Amino acid sequence: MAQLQKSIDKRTALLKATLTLVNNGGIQGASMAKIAKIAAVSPATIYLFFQSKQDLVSQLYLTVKSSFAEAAFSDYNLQESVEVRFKKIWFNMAHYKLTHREEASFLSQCDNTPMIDELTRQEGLEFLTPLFDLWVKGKEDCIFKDISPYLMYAYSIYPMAFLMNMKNRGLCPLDEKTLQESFQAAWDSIKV
Amino acid sequence: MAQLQKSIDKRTALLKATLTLVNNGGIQGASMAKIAKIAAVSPATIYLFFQSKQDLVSQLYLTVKSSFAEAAFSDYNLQESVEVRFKKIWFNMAHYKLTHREEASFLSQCDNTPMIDELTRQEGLEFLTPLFDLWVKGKEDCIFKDISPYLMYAYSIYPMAFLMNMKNRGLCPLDEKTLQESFQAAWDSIKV
DNA sequence: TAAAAAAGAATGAACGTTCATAAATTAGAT
DNA sequence: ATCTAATTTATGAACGTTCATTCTTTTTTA
Repeated sequence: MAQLQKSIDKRTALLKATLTLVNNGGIQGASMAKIAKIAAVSPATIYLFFQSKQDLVSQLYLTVKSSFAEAAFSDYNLQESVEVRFKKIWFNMAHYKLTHREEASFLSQCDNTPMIDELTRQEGLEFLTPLFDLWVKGKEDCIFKDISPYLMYAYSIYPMAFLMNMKNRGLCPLDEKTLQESFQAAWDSIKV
Repeated sequence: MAQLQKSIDKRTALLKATLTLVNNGGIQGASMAKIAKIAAVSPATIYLFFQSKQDLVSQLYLTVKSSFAEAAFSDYNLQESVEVRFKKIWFNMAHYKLTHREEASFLSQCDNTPMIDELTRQEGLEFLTPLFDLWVKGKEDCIFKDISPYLMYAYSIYPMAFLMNMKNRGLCPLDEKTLQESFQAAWDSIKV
């Protein structure tokens, strides 16, 4: 079935084109016409794979979020201590954001756009379940403060997005030293 | 000169209309036609006050950022200790964001839009100079970690935006207890 | 009555989406 | 294998809107 493969390739090309375009002009800057041109298909062809622009963006969101989570938990090992597990996840996330600039920036943009509905966003969050479970465990063990997961996320994960943003604008270097300081700040903010 | 006052009122109405519209539909959702309608003027009239939509949004950005900074430093007193000063600023900011939901959400959106250029953004940042000065002083006194202001901001200020976002979506309450925990996390992340 | 301010209608461009057709592929019959 | 008919897949043009902005005319002010 070479035909099936061609379809998959086209779908992938469309997602990739969207990712690229959103990256240099925002979601509104990624018009269906431009997406089609970059993916080398007709605008009409997009609608053979996606119901609408919103569907296209949502599917891309879930795809990218999934790959982000996969990277975050790539070497996840339930045998290890809470501290080690959190540190691994944190640096995996940082590494992903550093090596997948477009994907990271896209996910950031998705946090604010009305293009992605609450349901899809919820679906995306579920990829991070192991992290939330870890926080629960860490609280039980009195390693983490007894605060809501929203606070945990806001202070230990979310700041990475800001730093990435600054780095991409050429305002703040993210070398190894800065990364270590950043992790320390994240850890200090949630550790008991 | 009642005429001058009328002009000022019209300008204010246009800024206010933009703020409202951006709040329920993003910057792209705030079309010049809608802004004009809400401000009860003709679309053409907008261009008597602003060169373009980008100019309108930029001026609104600077206006709001300025009022945010004014609130943040309202009871600022150089005689007080670094700790007290930081705490005051932090809670002032939190209070502003809680009582000026539209303004806070608008500023959040401005962080990511390409509509506001780097120069304007820089201009907006300068309103926060007293905070940056405080950080320098705090570092000299070994109260704060010796890390870049970007890290300081990312971990002690930026998380508020996330929590506001969650609160506005009805996902995370921001009561007094949560606020105190949040400040503690901010403080722990940057204190030496 | 002259000048300034504001209006509404109009402009061309761009948007997401659809439609009627054309190309490509498949399936069946020879 | 080869031809043909049916079916899928893809297309470019076109649709109706909406956009930011401008032009000409009308209203208001001095």
